[in-house]
Amino acid sequence: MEKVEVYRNGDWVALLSKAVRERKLVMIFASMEVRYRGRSSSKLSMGERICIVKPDGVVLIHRPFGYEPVNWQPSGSLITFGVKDGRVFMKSIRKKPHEVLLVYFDNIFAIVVADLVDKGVFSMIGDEEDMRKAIILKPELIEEGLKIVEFEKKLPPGFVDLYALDSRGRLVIIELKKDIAGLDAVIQLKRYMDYIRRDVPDARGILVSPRLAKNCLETLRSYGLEYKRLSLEKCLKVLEEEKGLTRFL
Amino acid sequence: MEKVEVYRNGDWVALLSKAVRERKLVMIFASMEVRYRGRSSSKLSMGERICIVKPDGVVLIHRPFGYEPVNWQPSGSLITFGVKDGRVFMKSIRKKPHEVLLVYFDNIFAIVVADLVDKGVFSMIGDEEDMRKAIILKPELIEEGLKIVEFEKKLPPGFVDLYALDSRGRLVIIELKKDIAGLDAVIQLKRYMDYIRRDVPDARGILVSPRLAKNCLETLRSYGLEYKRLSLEKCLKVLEEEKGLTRFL
DNA sequence: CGCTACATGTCGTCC
DNA sequence: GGACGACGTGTAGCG
Repeated sequence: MEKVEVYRNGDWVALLSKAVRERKLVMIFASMEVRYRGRSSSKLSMGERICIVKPDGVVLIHRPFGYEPVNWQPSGSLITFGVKDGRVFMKSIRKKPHEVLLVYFDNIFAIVVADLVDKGVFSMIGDEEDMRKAIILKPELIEEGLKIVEFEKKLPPGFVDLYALDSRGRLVIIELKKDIAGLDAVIQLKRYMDYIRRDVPDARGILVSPRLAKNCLETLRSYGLEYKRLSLEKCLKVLEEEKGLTRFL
Repeated sequence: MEKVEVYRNGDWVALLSKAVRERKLVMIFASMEVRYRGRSSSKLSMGERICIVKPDGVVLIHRPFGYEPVNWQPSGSLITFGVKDGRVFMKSIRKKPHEVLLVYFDNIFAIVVADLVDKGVFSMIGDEEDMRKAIILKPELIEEGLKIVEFEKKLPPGFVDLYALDSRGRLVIIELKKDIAGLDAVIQLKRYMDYIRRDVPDARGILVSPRLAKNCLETLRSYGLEYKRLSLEKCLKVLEEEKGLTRFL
């Protein structure tokens, strides 16, 4: 039994059913027609594509171009194969929301069945979470004398990223963006502030991000809010230093 | 020359370089290690996966589970192959933002090279656009006496889905959601209203969607905004009827 | 399971 | 090229 098996002909339905039942990774190189019905409806006329079926029920139809699958079904979908009017088809059903994906194969060039084992560990550095961690470790990244009081705090208008007190004891609300902050971020912060300033009129609101979209600074200022530039790299460096420290402890 | 060619051994770098240069679709079944550096950074330790390279420069690394590629590079990335320390590697570079994807192959089980032609037409029915079309055709879907004045109108805070006048001549701003409308939708509408009510204090704001998330109705009301339930199906029916009509004309 | 916010989101579209 | 919003967004985290 090879890691990767290739079939150029055979009883397709039997072959595919067996491969899926045995939880193999299946790739079908073929000309096909695709229909989807569920949250919306779509139709893709005949063309040569790849249909990928993963052991966990994921289905991906990839055209020979583009990043996104043109049609798909997420993990957990129920997959069956059959023949109708002399054509092999695949049906994949998702329970909730109820969605059906139908693939009609016309000319199957090859089917590749693989049995891959992947226990690799994926780790990512540099998301908003890391930015928050760095600021909690070293609030001076924002300004001297800042003390973080709480984070991810739920308020009626939504979640506040960081809740702090400045050197003069004033409440500070911090909204983080790991990327360019746009109007949406400004407005998000303003909403928190509108709510908080009813009780704490002198509360400060600071938007923190590597960059601010054009015209946003004026809007921010007009709302009586502040901006603090902070790059992801600087945050990562702080985390790295901290790691270095803890290694000593 | 077959549609789909399979290689089990050979000069991998030469083979891969040629296939990519000739704008073929390439799939590499192998154990690999992946590193990404750009907007964030990630590391994926050794494991068996598929690396897909499309003719347009798209790169997708798919694990044997999950809907999403664990690592990727979008269309237009520059792809090269090489050997380092006896291991074949692939480097894919995106210009802006600058991002680098590095794949180190350990054990290559098979490489599949395909030359797919896909001129199929993809069409979708039942998106927000269809909802808007239906309401423009039949404003009674929202309420009697409504007249649509404009759609997709640009305002400083963003785009307004529909701009209308009610039976009493008051300005009505309509925000559409094809799915459950959540807090974000409520806030989006409020943003427009804050802007518009400065000039037209009695303007009405209506959020239209098949369903509203819990607790959102109160928030909506507190902002002096309204809600109108409207299903996608009803909209599609209206469009279908209209199509029937135009067929007669 | 519903709700919320993030994402290397990607993608179209308008300016 | 930047800004903005939709997407069958998917996914993780929390109640």
